[in-house]
Amino acid sequence: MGNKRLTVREIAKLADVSVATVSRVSRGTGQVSQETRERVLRIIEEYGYRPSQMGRSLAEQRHGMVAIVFPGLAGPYFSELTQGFESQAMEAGTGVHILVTHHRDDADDSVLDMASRVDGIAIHGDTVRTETLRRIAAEVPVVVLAGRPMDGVPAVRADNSTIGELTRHLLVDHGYRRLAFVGSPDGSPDVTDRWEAFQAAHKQARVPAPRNPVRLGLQQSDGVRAAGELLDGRRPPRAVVCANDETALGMLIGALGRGLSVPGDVAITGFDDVPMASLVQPRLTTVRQPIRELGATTARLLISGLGNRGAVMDAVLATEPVFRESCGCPRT
Amino acid sequence: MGNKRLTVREIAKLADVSVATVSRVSRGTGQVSQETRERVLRIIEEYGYRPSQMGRSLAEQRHGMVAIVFPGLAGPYFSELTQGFESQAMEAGTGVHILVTHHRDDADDSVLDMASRVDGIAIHGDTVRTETLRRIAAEVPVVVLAGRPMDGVPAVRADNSTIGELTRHLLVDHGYRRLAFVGSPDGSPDVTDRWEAFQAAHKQARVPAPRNPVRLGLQQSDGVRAAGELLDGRRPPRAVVCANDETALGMLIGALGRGLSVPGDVAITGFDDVPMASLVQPRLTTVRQPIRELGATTARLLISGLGNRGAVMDAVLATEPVFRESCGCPRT
DNA sequence: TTGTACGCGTTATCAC
DNA sequence: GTGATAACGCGTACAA
Repeated sequence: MGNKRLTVREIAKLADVSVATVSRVSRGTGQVSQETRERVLRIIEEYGYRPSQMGRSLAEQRHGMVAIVFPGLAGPYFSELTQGFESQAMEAGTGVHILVTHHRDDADDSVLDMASRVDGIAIHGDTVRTETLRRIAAEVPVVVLAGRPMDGVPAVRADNSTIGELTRHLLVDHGYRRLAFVGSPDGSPDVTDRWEAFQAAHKQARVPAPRNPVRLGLQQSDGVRAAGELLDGRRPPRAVVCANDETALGMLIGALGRGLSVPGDVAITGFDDVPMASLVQPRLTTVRQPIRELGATTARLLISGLGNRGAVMDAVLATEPVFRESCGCPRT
Repeated sequence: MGNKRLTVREIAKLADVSVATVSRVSRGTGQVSQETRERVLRIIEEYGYRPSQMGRSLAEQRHGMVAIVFPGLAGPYFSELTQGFESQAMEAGTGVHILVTHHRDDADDSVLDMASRVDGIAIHGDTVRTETLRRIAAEVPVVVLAGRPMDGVPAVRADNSTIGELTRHLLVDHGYRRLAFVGSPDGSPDVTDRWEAFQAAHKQARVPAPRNPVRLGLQQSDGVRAAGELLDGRRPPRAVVCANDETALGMLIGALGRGLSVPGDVAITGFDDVPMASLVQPRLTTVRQPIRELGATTARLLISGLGNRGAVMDAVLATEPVFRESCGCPRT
């Protein structure tokens, strides 16, 4: 194992042909006689020759590879997003490089390094600073995923305003007062949008909104922690609007674990409509977001945009509220 | 944006020096006069020059990049694993390429393609077929992560036998009969080991083990489904040993959602000890696995082993049972 | 200290 | 149908 790989030249010598012919055979391009082709193919097979990617990309001036940058990858959200992205990349014969920043300090360097290894980069939310985004965009095509377009960098995102409908539903249809919002607006553009839609809905319903959101992460464990913060206080909220389903699920688990009734004592809503949302008891009222399609659209935009610039600059995908029982609606 | 990037030659011309000097400056290697260095540095800065990775790796005969291959990335497990892996890779100045197969048919091709883009590959469980693993190992150094060593390919894994202790605890200490196991042994080596340890513990306690495991995936939603299969039947199990925490959590949610008492009606155990395990009510009895260390060890072995072969062949990391309340133990 | 020239592995353009 | 040979961008002996 670990044998040094053979090069075109060596294969050419072994098959007694020129490197050009080996290349033609291995790429299946150009004209090669039946006999020669078979001979070369046999040698290639025998020695397990595979053209070096670095040699190839140097010659072709492309990597056949795009990258997608995430802040982290816990939860089903990123998994779905990746699958949507990869499905389209694959269709275009392009590889996908996943880069996770984990909110590290040197994340920007990693992303800049990526820029010289791929033909295009999709960057999620605000994983990198604006300044870095600009520098990267100067080197390779970039698409912002789940964030706002900027300086000629196109974006693909979901319509977050629908969480306003959910909020209105809680305030008006159910008549709840004292709502809480769980999520850090400074953490991601998506959460910023959702927090703003939450506030806007309050304004429209002429109900005072809470001054601050419960600033926590987007994982289930954060939802459980939020339950601790909100439900153990002396004036617990009547309903909790969570920035995503994971925190809503954590919140639900925390509430039930305290012996509270959901939605009787506290109503809970989420965002995403992940599989678990319809599997828990009570089922989760949420906003359905086409996560997979979000990834797919991003990949298409990125890959097609590699050549022609100035197409779509801001693709906003539609979302829809899904009313189940965790908000207080009867089971249908 | 999208400006074609400058090459060493162009920078050299602009700074009025040779390409060698530019290279020396940008790499910080060799001897360059203070004055020249500053001049070149200024030009590099001004034009935002960054050496092309493909040119560099072609010249250096290395990529400065290793890959880690996963079957999927839902749940906190892969997130932790990745962070451990990346922390070590980073320390060695190596980039990390994450490849997710999603159990696709053409996954093996993707992995083979990776082989010519990186200096080494860590492959999780059995994401690829044995035959493919062999071919890859013939091209680049490979380490199996959470699987068995094979044909000179080293492995890093956790001690799965501890789930036997947990099973014994349920059978002997608590005296439970009719246990069920949730997880697909054919899905991954880890689950195979755990299923076998589960069976072995039964044998040792002279209690008949169930003939078959509940063959489902490793996500929370699978746990909820397992709850449906097991708890709605006419002879529900007294205790359920789940292959990981995610399914155990799903199981717990499913049980509680049915109005059952845990551990009163049914005891539940997991594997991993993820953060949620100690946050739910009742807290989850499980096996603690050093996930992050698993990733870190793999990276170290892979990167150090790039040069010297024949070091560690099978690193088995210790695990420990964590008894909480979901198995029936009193809260301590 | 600096510059020239070659090699890395591949593809593509010409001649033949 | 096939073979030389020139790119591609960089690092680095070797020469100056």
